Amino acid sequence: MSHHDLKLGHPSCGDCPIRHKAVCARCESDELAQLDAIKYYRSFQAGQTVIWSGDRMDFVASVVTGIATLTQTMEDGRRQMVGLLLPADFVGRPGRPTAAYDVTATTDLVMCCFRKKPFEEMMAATPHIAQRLLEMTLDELDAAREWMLLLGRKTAREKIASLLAIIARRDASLKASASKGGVKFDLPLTREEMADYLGLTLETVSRQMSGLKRDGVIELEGKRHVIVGNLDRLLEETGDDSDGGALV
Amino acid sequence: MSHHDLKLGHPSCGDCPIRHKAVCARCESDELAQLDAIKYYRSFQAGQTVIWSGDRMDFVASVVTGIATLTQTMEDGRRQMVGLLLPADFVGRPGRPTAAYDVTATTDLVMCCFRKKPFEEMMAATPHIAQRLLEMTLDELDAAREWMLLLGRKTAREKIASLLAIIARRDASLKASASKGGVKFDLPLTREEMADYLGLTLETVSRQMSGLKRDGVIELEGKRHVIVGNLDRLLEETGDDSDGGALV
DNA sequence: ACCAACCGTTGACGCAGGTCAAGGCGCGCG
DNA sequence: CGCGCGCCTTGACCTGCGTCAACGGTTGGT
Repeated sequence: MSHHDLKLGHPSCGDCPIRHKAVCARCESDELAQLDAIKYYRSFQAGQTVIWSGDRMDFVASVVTGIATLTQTMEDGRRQMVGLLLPADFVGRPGRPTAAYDVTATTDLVMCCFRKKPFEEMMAATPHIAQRLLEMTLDELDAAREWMLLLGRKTAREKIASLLAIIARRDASLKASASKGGVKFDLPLTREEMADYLGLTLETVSRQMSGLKRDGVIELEGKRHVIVGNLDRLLEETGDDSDGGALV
Repeated sequence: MSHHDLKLGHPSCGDCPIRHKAVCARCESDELAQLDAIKYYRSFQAGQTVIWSGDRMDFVASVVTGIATLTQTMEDGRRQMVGLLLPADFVGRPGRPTAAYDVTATTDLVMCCFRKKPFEEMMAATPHIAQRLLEMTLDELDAAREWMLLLGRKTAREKIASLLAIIARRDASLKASASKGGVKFDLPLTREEMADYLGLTLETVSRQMSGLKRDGVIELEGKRHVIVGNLDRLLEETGDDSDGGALV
């Protein structure tokens, strides 16, 4: 909890990496200027807690770079991750005074925060923001429901494969790296975080990772770097509909 | 699939039971009139399918009375319920052409449907609708995340208790029936539907119901009627924070 | 009246994944 | 350099829940 929670300056929205994907995606330049007036950047080190569930939260924010997680904890310590926040994702709920989940930086993290009160006022006055937020929330709801299927019905191996597939796909689309079939990436999560995400124990995660490696579905370089030789092979292991990426 | 899918007339919004909770909650009377022009009622029998995942869907809708479910199915038949739709809940996603989930009526069901195209146009022009939909979607997202904790981390007994608690609470608040401690209600779901909701098998559901009964947490009258003598006792079994209903 | 379909319960058994425990690797720090 | 610590792996064992199977009650159709 050392105070490495820097408040940074005021980079302009023009060259913001998430300009066209975040809540502000549809804003016109005058609207951006308004947002600019109520925004500030904060950055966090990997492992730092952004906010605890139940704490007063007087901002909402977009993830600019890095990855954060939303987790819920039961009294006896059982933990379940309920959201993985990637760049452009939105944190916080307009109209709610406190945080509903623990928010933690799993990598170094930069967030673009908006003071809540003025943000709420802007939302009421600026349909572009509310529209975009609705769209993003609907996407998150879909993702949450897909995750419910995973948590409720998939086997440990399918869970791991699904998580790897999600990360692989994101990296593939992001970096346009994959030469049809060969994808490599670094896992942004520890085994324990993976376990919390998947509703497993870290031992089971470790065993299943070893299993997928033994069966040639993935290769490992060190603990974190994953090489997927054949993405289709990995997708088969997820238990999902095999149509994978339609040819559209 | 017999054709008991009646299209009903055009009851007025004025005396609609969900008038103040559904997407239209914030609409002024002129806006209601517009909605009225694009709406139609449909009713379904218990057990009927409203729409299959992947089917073209040219309406969105509110549940007026009855209960519907959203479920996802894997190729091999594993099923997970991902949403329970109660009166006032919204079905369908503006901007998406097909249904993402199977929608099924678990009780007799009446829905207020809006033709999708004009509804989308209205949404763009009527902030009241988009605002309300955002609010409802955020609530659903919260519910989905709570459900993720249940699916990922709770034991079978805790899952059953949580489901009963949700239904008990809803009925208690709805009917203001409970004289501090005594709640009774009919389960709107079969054992199999409960299993699909909770990520269990129907046998496990049955056993845990018997277990809760044996331990005096609930009483059963027939298969479906549940009597909760001591709600706090039930809440203890859910594994959730014990603060239950705060004294505010 | 009978039968079939549906829903629910219960028992016996097996296994996937949790639990407990030991140990390995890499890294920063005294 | 050696030590401790965080992260990961692996093994042995245990158990909660799934699977398979039998059976009872209720309802509706012929």
